[in-house]
Amino acid sequence: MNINLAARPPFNLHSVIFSHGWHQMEPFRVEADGKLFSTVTRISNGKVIELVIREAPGGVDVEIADPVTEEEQSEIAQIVTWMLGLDQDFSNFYALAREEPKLRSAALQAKGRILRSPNLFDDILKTILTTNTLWAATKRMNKNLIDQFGERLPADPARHAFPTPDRLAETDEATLRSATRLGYRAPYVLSLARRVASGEREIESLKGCDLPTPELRKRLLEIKGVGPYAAANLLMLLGRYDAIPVDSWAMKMVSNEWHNGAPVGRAEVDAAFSRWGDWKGLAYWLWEWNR
DNA sequence: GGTAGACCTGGACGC
DNA sequence: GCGTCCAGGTCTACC
Repeated sequence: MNINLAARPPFNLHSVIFSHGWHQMEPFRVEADGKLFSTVTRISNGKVIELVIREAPGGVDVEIADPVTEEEQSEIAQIVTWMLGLDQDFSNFYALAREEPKLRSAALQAKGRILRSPNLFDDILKTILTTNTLWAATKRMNKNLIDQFGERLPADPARHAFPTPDRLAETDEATLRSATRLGYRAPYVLSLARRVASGEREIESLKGCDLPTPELRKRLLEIKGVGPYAAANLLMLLGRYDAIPVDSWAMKMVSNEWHNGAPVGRAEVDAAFSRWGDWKGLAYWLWEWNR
């Protein structure tokens, strides 16, 4: 079964997939040098499916191995549209970026869309896994989480969907720590999963909400394990580009670019991109740094 | 509001 | 092979 989805032009699947490190995190999988992209997800009726995505004229083709109902097709279309930001409009950003040599390639290659997971829950957990650790450990924790708690893809039991809040809520902290090596992050992950599973906390509606960015940031900061860096990262994933996810790498890059290697802090990183206003997070993200 | 110390893992390094 | 040090954000307690 194939579903064709249109994207707001300009669109480049390769630029979305490689927009950040998420493509290296299971259940995402990239093949054929970025021409083929797939993920495994669990849709609302409980069915676990693989979505194989290819660029097509005007958008993407989504291939699903099994027959799907009209209702399922509609849900899959929504999931893929969200994951790839097919409906996002970057024309204002590109108009500015064309005037900046360090961002010109962003406009030429239709960069700007940032790869998202099917659910915001998944992206919050993955973001927590990126904090205070090395990338290799983040990938390992994510893989452990999926292997231990993700539902299997019936056609290929080696592949799993990202764990649902319900499934994670069933476990306990000690099991989570030992099975996934999450360390001190385990209680944060468990707390969020339990609150979402119980209905105490609703997070998926934040995806399309029209809250002002400061209020949305406040909501994200209420989640244990989400601090300033993680909140800014999540705001980018939510399509809000007026915050910079300042981490140690950002400070190092800004130091090299504008301060001759002298130590800098959050304020200097913000100041470096302040002229980009509502697009400063994206300008930072796509900047071609002096190495 | 700002700061210090603890949290936890795994890689790098020295012995 | 073992022990030690360090990097990486966030939380909590304290001022």
